[in-house]
Order: sequence, then C-alpha cells, then structure tokens
Amino acid sequence: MTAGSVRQMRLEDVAKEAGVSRATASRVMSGSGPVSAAVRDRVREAARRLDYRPDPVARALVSGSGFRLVVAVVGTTAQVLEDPYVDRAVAAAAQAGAPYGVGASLQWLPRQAPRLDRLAEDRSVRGVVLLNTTEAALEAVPMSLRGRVASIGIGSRWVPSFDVDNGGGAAAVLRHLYATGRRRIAMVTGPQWMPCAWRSVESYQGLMRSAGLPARLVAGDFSAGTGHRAMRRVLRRWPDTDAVFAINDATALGALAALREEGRKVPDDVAVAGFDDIPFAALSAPALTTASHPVSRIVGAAATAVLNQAPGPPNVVFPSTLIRRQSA
Amino acid sequence: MTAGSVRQMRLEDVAKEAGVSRATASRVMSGSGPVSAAVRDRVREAARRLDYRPDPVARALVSGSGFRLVVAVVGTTAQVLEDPYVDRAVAAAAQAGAPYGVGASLQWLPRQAPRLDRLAEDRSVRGVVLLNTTEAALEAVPMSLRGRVASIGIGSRWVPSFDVDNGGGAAAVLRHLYATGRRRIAMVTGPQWMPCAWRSVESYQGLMRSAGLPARLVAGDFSAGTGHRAMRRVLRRWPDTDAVFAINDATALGALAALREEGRKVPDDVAVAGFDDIPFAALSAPALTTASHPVSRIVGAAATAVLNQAPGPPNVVFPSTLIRRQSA
DNA sequence: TTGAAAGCGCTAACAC
DNA sequence: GTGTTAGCGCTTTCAA
Repeated sequence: MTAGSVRQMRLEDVAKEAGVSRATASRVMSGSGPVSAAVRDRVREAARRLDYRPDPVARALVSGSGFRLVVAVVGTTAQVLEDPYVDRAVAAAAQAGAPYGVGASLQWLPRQAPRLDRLAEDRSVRGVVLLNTTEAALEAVPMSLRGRVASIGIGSRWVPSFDVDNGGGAAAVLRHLYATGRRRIAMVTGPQWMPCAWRSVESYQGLMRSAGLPARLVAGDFSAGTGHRAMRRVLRRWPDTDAVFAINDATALGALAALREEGRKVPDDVAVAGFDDIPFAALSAPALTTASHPVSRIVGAAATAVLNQAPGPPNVVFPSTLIRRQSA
Repeated sequence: MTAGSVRQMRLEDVAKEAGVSRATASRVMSGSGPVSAAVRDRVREAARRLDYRPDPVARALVSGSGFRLVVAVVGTTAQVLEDPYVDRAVAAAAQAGAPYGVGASLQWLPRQAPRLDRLAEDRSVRGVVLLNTTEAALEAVPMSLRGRVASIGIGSRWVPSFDVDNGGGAAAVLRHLYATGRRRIAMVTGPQWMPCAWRSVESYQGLMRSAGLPARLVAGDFSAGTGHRAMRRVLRRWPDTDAVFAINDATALGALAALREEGRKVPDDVAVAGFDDIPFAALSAPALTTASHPVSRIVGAAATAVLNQAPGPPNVVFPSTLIRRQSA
C-alpha cells in the first residue's frame, strides 16, 4: 500500500531543508538552547514535511543515557518472576516506556546478594524499577544509579517509593470484618523478609490490640499454595477462627479452597478477605472481598518518574479502597 | 562496599592493554573478521582483566539494529492490553530479551487498521512479536520488517508462527467430555475475528459432527464477563446442556459463576472445561478441568527467534495436554 | 593478518 | 541567535 520510504530522514536533511545548520536543527528538535521563533517554526515545518523522527540510538549514544528500563525483582529464587503480579508490573513498565522508545527488561535480584552495580554500569540501562524492595536492595543502589531508580515498596533517601496504601487498605478490610461482628480474626502474612507486606501486618496488629483481641498470625509467601496450607494451620491452632485476612488475593483464594475442603462455610462460619482485587477475585465462590491495588498505575508512575528524571515527591502513596463482595 | 569504578572501559582501553589496534580488538570482541589465535587470546585476556563490556548503544548505532522488542497486540480497542495473557507475554519477552540487552515494549495494534510501518521505520525497534494476529496484521508487515517479526498465532510466508496446539488441546478436552458421557456439549468461543481461536472451534465442530451431535455455539470474547453472559445464553437456548467447553479459562470461570447462580451443579449437572491452565484454574470451586498452554515458553521462543534472526521452522507448535480436575 | 581512518546520527562546547 | 567543530564507542572498508 504505502511505498516503503527509501531512507530514513536524518537531522542533516531537516537542516538542509530548513536552510540552517545541523546544530540549530538539533537545538530545535531537542528543545534545548536558544533559537529564534522564526527559525524554530521553519525547522519544525521542515521536520514535519520530511516526516523526520530522531534516531533514539544516536541520542542515547551521545547523551549516554541507555534505552531500557529494568524491572528488578527481589526474591529468594528466580521463581519470583512467575508471580502474575510481576507480569502486571512488567507490562505496565513496557507500556509506560513505549512512548519514550524505552523497553522493559525483567530480572531477578537475589535477596541474599542484591547486586545492582552491574546494572548501573550497563550502559544499555536507562533506569531501574525495584520490586519487592528490601533494605539490602536499597543499600545496594550505587551512587551512579541515583536519580534513575524507583522502588515499588519501601524507599530511601536516594530512592523514591511508589506503593499502594497497604496500611490503609488493610485497615479498611479489618474494620469491615470487625464491623460485621468478627472477633477471632486471623491473618496470613507474606514472607517475613518482605517489607512491603509489613504495613498490612502492623495494621492488623494495631487494630487487634486496640480492640483488645489476641493476634493470630501465620506466615505465607503470597502464593495460593501456602495460602491453602496456612489456612489449615490456622484452623488447627485456632479452630474457632471466624475470619481470615490474607495478605493478598492469591493467598485468600488458597485459603478459600482449604475452607471448602474442611467443610467450613464462607462467609457464615469464616469470613475471608484478601488484598489486590485481581481479576479473578470477583469470580471465586464466594466472590472475594478485598482491597483495591492499582498495580499498573503505580508501576506506570514509577517508570515515568524514572524516565523523566523527575525529582517529585519522595513517596507516592496510592489509595486502596475496600471492595465488598460475598466472602466477608 | 565495592568502590564505584571510575570509568567504564572502552574498546580503546582493551586495545591498548593488549597492544593492538582498536580495529583488531573490535574484530576479536565481535567475533567477525580474521585474527590470529595469539592475538585473539591476548585481546580476550585484556578484556577480561579490564572487565570490559561492549557498549550496546554504540553497537546499535553502527549496526542500525535497534534495541527493543515490541509486543504488538491486535485488538478492537486498547483495552486488550489489560488481559493477563498479554501481561504474561510481555513479561516473557522482557525476560527473553534481558540477556541480549533488549527490552520489551507493549503496544496496541488497532484491528481495523493494523499499521506496522511506523514500527518498521522506528530505528529503536529491533523486532516485533505479534499477538492475537489477524490476516490483516500479517499483510501489514512491511518488507523491512521481514526476518524480525514473529507471530503468536497464525503466520504467513514471511512471518514464522509460534503457538500452542489449539486444535489438539481442544480435542483432548472434548474427548474427555465425550468419554465421561457428555453428549449435549456447548462451546463458548472467542471473538469471531481472532484466527488463533478458530482451531479450537474447528476441533469442536469436527468432533461433534463425527459423533453425530448438533453443535451449540455461542460467541464470547475471552473475558470472564462474557463467559458469564454466554453461559446464561446457552442455558436459555439449550436448557438440557450437560457440558460446556470454553475457549479459555477466564471464560470458563465466568461460566462457572453463572452456573452457580443458576443452581446447576458442576460437574454433576453440567461439566465445565477451559483452556490455558491459568494459575487460578486450580483454585476455583470446583477446580477447573482445562488444557495446558505454555505461554511463557511460546513467547520466549518467539522473542528469541526474532533476536537471533534465526530462520528456523516457519511454524512451531507447542503441545497442549489435558489437565483433569473436578469441573469435568 | 593487522592498522589507519571514515563514519553511524546526534548533541554540546565554543566561537562568532 | 547561529554555525563550526569535536566527539559519544563502536564497526568496517581500504591499504599495507
């Protein structure tokens, strides 16, 4: 249909077309440096006419800026990369980067030795988005990476953080459980080492304490499998449990399955609530009560901040609201 | 901890260290052109000693090859990008590209006008992986993109295809339904325009015809929402339906919810089977019988093929096996 | 087999 | 304000 254009236009062509030097054309196109209004219009018009689009590779070379955004996921094993949450994050980064001509890479960061210096030295790397961030990972951020890292989770003096309001969301869910008469509320947490899961646990502990109720904590690891096992453990240790708050929906769905197997009615015998509002939370039986978690927006914001080198506020918190369904 | 290295080593440094010219060092590092064994070893040793890593940006500039892999998803609206299946695909591409220093970008390709020429001309683009591929999209592949496109779904003379064995997987599921006594089997399909969903439908029609049974087809769109609606439609039109095969798990889970609301027992009254074996297929109530679909492996293979410019077989088909659970 | 030199397309000092 | 010039780090002719 369209004739394949013979050759991509270069800045030189635009400059010639507009009757100016390459430097001036560059100033116009990159929007930096002084140019007279008349010349600017002339160059822009020429660029439009020739359908000129600057070569991002050449730009990257001269500016030394790199061209890919690495999503680095802290985890005990490379298995973390199989979490649907990671998929969502990467897709969001890939989408946010597209207009900038920047792609997303996915990489595992061993929890025991989260080395970021290789990434910092890699000239193809434009910036890094940290997932499941730990203190150790934050400390491993080398100087040369400062200003082009963002963390989904905890941040530091040098690393801006973007996260959902874990504490607020958890509190909303727990208040709902309490308001509907639940008093023997257990919680299935995430892995101990993951700071982003602490707030929820603190919320739980805070509310239980202020209500004068004993805490019933069991550790999980964000997976449905451990949600299932953790639920069985809860029932064994505290058979009279009448509600469970799971650190995320996957865990909650696992718990739901365990309760079903045990013949406990949800929500009549035991109420179940999760966190995240993943697509299938609405489809479980009963449909899962949970708290919203705008992962795409969060990661998109983090990616955009890195790409723009925007200083911005050091901690951006996205609200989480209660999603009432049938399970609680 | 580690002292930030003052400056990245350049090819020049390696050349000097090895006592050769930059050109020779380049020949060694890029592995092209004639070099004596002695010199090769000397240069390699020097590179190792200096911890030299070639700058991918400079390489891209000189070779004009681009540095991002675009996952282009055909769809009626940009909403297609919200499908978890897309997330998985992008994550797989991002992971496959990482060792090559290539990132993944995500982009919507309007079904009505799937233009690929812009991507072809974009010098930052190394290659393209097509998702939900249509004939129109294949025809829109410009000459300049040949050899660096792959399709997840149908392929063409110029575009190698990578896909799961939709026909085989569907047949396995349907044979299972038939073998367990189901005779009034309905199917909820995908959108009509999506060729990658046709094979499953053909399998369904073929098996029904050969068994002398009438087809009961209803169109969905891969979403749980339409799975729900389609199921109600099925029950209204053919109240005696005793099995449903859904084009994918999301649809099947929607159907499951609809059956629950209608008070039909699964699998006693109606058997339900899906396709994909998504993580939550195992968690539904009852757990979903389905067929496996190794999305990550498929997209990883496609991405790798594009990055390697590997000619390879034009059509790679990944097997799909029946996953027996409770719903059928 | 090796080296010298010319770019890839762009930006940014530095002059004017 | 605008043009000239020197690179960014690498590959690749072209000679030797």
